[in-house]
Amino acid sequence: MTDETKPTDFIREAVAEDLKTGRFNYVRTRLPPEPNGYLHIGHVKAFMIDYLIAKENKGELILRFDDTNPTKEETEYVDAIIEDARWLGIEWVKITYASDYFDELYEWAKKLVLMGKAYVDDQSPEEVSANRGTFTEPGKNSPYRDRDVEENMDLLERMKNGEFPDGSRVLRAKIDMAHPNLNMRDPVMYRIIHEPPHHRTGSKWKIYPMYDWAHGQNDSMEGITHSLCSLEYRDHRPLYEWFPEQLGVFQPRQIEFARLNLNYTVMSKRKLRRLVEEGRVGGWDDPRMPTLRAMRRRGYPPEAIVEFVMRMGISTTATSNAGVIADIAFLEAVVREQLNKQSLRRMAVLKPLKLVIDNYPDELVEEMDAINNPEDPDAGTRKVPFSKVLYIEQDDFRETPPPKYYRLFPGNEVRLRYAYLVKCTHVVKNDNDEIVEVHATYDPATRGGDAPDGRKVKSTIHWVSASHAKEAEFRLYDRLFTREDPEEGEEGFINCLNPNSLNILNGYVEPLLAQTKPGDRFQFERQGYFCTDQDSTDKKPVFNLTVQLKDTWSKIEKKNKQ
RNA sequence: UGGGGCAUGGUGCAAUGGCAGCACACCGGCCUUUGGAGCCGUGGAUCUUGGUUCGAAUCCAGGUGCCCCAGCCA
Repeated sequence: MTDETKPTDFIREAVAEDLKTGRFNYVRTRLPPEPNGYLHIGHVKAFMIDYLIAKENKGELILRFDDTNPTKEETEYVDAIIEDARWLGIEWVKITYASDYFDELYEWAKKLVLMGKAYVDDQSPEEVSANRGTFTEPGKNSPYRDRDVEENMDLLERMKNGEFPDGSRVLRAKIDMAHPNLNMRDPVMYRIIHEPPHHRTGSKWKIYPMYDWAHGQNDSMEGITHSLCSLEYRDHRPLYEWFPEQLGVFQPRQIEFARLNLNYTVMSKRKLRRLVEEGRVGGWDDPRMPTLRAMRRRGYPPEAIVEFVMRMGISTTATSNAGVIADIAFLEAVVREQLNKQSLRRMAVLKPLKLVIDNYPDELVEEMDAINNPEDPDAGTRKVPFSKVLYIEQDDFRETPPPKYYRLFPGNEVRLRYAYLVKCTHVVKNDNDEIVEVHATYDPATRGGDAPDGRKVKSTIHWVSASHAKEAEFRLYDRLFTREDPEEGEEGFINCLNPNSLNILNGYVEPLLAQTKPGDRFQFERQGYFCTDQDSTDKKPVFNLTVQLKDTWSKIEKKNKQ
């Protein structure tokens, strides 16, 4: 990365400043996912920021699972998160768990109790809530707030030992019940949870730390210098700083930034889960989902996702509850940009229409040379069989052409890519007046696609040889929702599901594609980028549409209709 | 309503007191054996009012709008 393209933003500036002033003499960041769901595109921003800030400063990144609540977390998600993060290319020096520090954290809590800075509160959850006050009214001190240290120590120990039922008591920091920032009104540090067992510590613990207590202290214990998080934690920063101050331990710096979201999709775990559970999509890896596993299956290259997120930039813009909302069109543009450079070109006919070259010899088969990737000469060429009966795309023929239509129609000559110039002579229809065959004649002198007399055609169309082609299934995806902001309203997102978000087509691909394996990516010429799906069989490969090629004709057509 | 945060073309991000720029989208053109890619170009923005200043997107004051916080979630 050159100096000119070196990204700069308020976080990188802050980190550089900290190094310069000596506040820190190294950089260590942490990635703190809670293992309670699959990673989606929104997570990538935080992941990349943490990773790159560390990397750019020759520092370290620690992947630390924030597993402080056994009622929500599962090992299954730990594995999935690691897999997805690796796929993105993120590297860490070690994997840790908040639960690794439960013992030490408990010692620190006792220290706070001994200092008179924390107390066991016997109020019910309802009472705690009622006494917290409101935005405009201060809270009320708990009647148990001034318990003496011995009693607090005893009660805390017994909480830990499981002597009390869930919800009966909590450990709270003693700060200020009248504080204008609600997070400072004696925040809960530990709550009692007997069941279920924790995914790592089993039944050892009956009390579990809250986020505010665990996260910041874990940062401190791990020597994290910069704890980068999303905007909604801004109000927690005073508390984040209060604990280490009291404890006299290493003080990391928290910096907040705006989260990333995409339009035309939903990102909340609960809503995504509903889509899966109600069968609106095929699963968490359905290519229409915004999860990383779905994007992987759809064929998005990880580099493109990373590039997209980086180009979006970092800011503190807070104009929606979802953070910054990126236009899906921008993501697609970046994906196209990557794929254009990398993808092997192939020919595939999604909606077949038979084209018969009447003056082509019945039994002749010619091997045509086709370029694998015009953007990459090293990709070489391949042979594609050509014969008398072909399939072309239904969209590439019109009996009566609209204005500006350059493709095949009676009397018009077009080029069959890498093959010949052909001129349409007539069509054959069935009893329902539907076109079943298009007939044409070819010019034998134009083999390869160029006319010796120098005449030009306005269009080149793709094709496959009917007797050589391989049958294939194509899954065409469109945005999952019809509205830019489907999150609006509780039921709203279900009501604006796009009924055409999946369109399955059966057609043909050139014979070379018989050997494709899941994960292979191609550009099907003039159509889009596709990725071989895991549902493929030897008999019939399945291709997912990653993203369409830009389609100027469809714009013209749309305008024609207006 | 108390506290915290944010306002720059349609969207996202720059400009750190000195000509408001970049990307995507949109529109027009060139080129093309992908109506792809590439290339060229047009239009369009500093929330508002006042102040400081030779000069303000930037600094100050007021206003307006939007986002977050009243979990024993993270």
